[in-house]
Amino acid sequence: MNETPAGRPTLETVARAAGASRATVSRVVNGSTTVRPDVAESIRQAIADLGYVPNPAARSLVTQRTDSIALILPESATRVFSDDAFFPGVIRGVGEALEKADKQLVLLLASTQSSHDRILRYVHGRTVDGVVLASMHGADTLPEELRAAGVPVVTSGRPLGEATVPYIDVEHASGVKAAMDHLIGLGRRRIATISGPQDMVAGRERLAGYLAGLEALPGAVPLVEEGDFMRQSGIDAMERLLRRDPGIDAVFAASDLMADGALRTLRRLGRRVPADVAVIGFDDVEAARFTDPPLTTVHQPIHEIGTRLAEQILRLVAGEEEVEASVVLPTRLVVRESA
Amino acid sequence: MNETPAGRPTLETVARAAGASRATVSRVVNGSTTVRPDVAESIRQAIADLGYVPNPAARSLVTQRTDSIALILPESATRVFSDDAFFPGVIRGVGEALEKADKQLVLLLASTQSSHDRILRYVHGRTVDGVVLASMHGADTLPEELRAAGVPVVTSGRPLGEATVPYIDVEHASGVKAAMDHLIGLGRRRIATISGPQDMVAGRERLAGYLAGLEALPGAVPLVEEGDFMRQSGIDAMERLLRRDPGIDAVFAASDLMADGALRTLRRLGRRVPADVAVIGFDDVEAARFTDPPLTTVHQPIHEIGTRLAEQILRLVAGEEEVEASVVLPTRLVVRESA
DNA sequence: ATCATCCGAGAGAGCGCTCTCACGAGTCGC
DNA sequence: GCGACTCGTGAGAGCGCTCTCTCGGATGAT
Repeated sequence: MNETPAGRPTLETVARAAGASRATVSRVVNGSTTVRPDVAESIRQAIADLGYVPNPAARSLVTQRTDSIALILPESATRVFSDDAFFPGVIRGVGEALEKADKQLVLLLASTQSSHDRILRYVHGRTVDGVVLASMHGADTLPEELRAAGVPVVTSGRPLGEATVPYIDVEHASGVKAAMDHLIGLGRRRIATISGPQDMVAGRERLAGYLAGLEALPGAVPLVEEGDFMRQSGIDAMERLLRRDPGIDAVFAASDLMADGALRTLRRLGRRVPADVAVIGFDDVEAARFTDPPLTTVHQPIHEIGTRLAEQILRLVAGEEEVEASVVLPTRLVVRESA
Repeated sequence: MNETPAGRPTLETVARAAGASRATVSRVVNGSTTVRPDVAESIRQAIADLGYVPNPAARSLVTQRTDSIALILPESATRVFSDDAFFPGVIRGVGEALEKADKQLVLLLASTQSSHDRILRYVHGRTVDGVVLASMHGADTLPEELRAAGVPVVTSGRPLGEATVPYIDVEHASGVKAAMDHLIGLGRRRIATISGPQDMVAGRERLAGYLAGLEALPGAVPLVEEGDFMRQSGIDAMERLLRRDPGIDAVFAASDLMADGALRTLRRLGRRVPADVAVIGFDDVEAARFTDPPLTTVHQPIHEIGTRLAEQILRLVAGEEEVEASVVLPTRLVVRESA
């Protein structure tokens, strides 16, 4: 008398079908080697026949693991999400690495400030084993709160102030320095910059790189206008820059998008690039190859940032002790035609 | 003698602290109204004191719900993920709407074809209550397989062939028709198109719109070069088009990125836009406002596509019967300077 | 005062899984 | 040939929650 298994098959169903115990089936499912080959084989057969798939909720309940990792994009990050290619690139990197490790990616887009509590609640519920945080603003208390909650965290970008959680970042300053050296080597002497927001580490460090680079030019005065990494702010900042000093012969923009904006303003105001004004960006997003002229820029390994974030959080989740407090990836200047 | 609660507080812990039973605490947590106000209050107090957060795994185990929705981006979609602004925009829309409903967004990026099985396994495991699928290619068997697995599914974009699952799409053809009419109204007579891939509905329908629009021009012959929606393909297709017919006075590109590529080729070959050649794109991504000249394009409500996808899947998951088999959102022509 | 009614709250089963522990059978040493 | 091991397997507890069922007590009708 075959009992028709009502819904999805469970371990029990498989066990009965294979004439083994639940424990042994579990062993096979989880790849234990202590099961007699022929028994294992018949269990595998039963699993295939019945189309058995383990119930992750039941498993999580006992293992206290969920095999999923949250990627949190705070409001400040979602703002640039659909324009900038940075976060999509990072997400891809994270997703890819997690897929290899057979972990799930839970995306937490904090669209409003009120999401903050929701995120905390969510993480406290231990629905995820760890958190990758795209922390952007210095004032962000989330990393610390998460750490306090006892959840493994790794952030993208060094936090402002003291770093209390491991992070992945890139060599902002040295990359910018290389750009500045390139500009100076080209004979440029009036080098301005369109900086990023100064409440983000990326904004600050790229500005620091600009200032450091300028020191190679005795007597040169810094010429800074701040943007928000997006295109429109580059357009506007370039206008201000030119108004302040029409004799600018080079500009370093802290993002490719702003560099593109600057290119646009320069063209509109009749400046030739790079003949009159050389332009260098930062990021090396896909679009940088298609600006007019193609953008010389500081390349940062966006995809690798993602894979490294995933790698580190996986190690933390696995309980490894020797996880670096920080990983700083190299940047390099990609010379195209704008400088 | 206070027992120090070892790890996270459970329902039991709260129950003891509040002097109630597990069942009653559960009632309060889940907002049942049949609890005496003072009892409910003391339970709420205990919950706050202990920092109790329900364990979702335990809850899922009994409710058979997970309160999370998967967003699957097949390999073909991840390819354009970091360049095109379409998917990031959709993700934002979906994420936002799901957040409002207090559901989680699980992102499944299928980076390789082998991910197919993994996705199926995952969905079979019922780790998610429903699936939003960015189905792109006609050959994609995933929608059908998911439906067969008994999981609620809604796809972004009408599938090629018979639609077996509900979908959200936009009025491709009529939007393109409006673009064509605009071009013709401008007096253009040699109108070419850079089409999208013909194994995608979006590609096909936009081409159909072009062909339909051309009929208003007696004797006009279609002039089509195919691209893949990305920038480089627009650059290349435009070259081919010009080689085939140097007298082209307008071109409709099936994506903004390809339109931008076309703009680039036209500029390089000394054509003025829109004086010599008018250009219209499709999508109205952020970058369209910043091309040179600013791109006239067919706007599609990217963000709304996302929110609608979320809305529909939530209704399906909730077991509603009267869910539309399709929702087709309007498009409209946004006239800027390129045409 | 008696009984039916109703409402708030507790007891307890059970969701599907993992994992410890115990057990029986075979192997080995002396 | 007997105790000491080893090794594969099964029994059973228990993860934290929901939900049904039951029950005690208060209420209202008669």
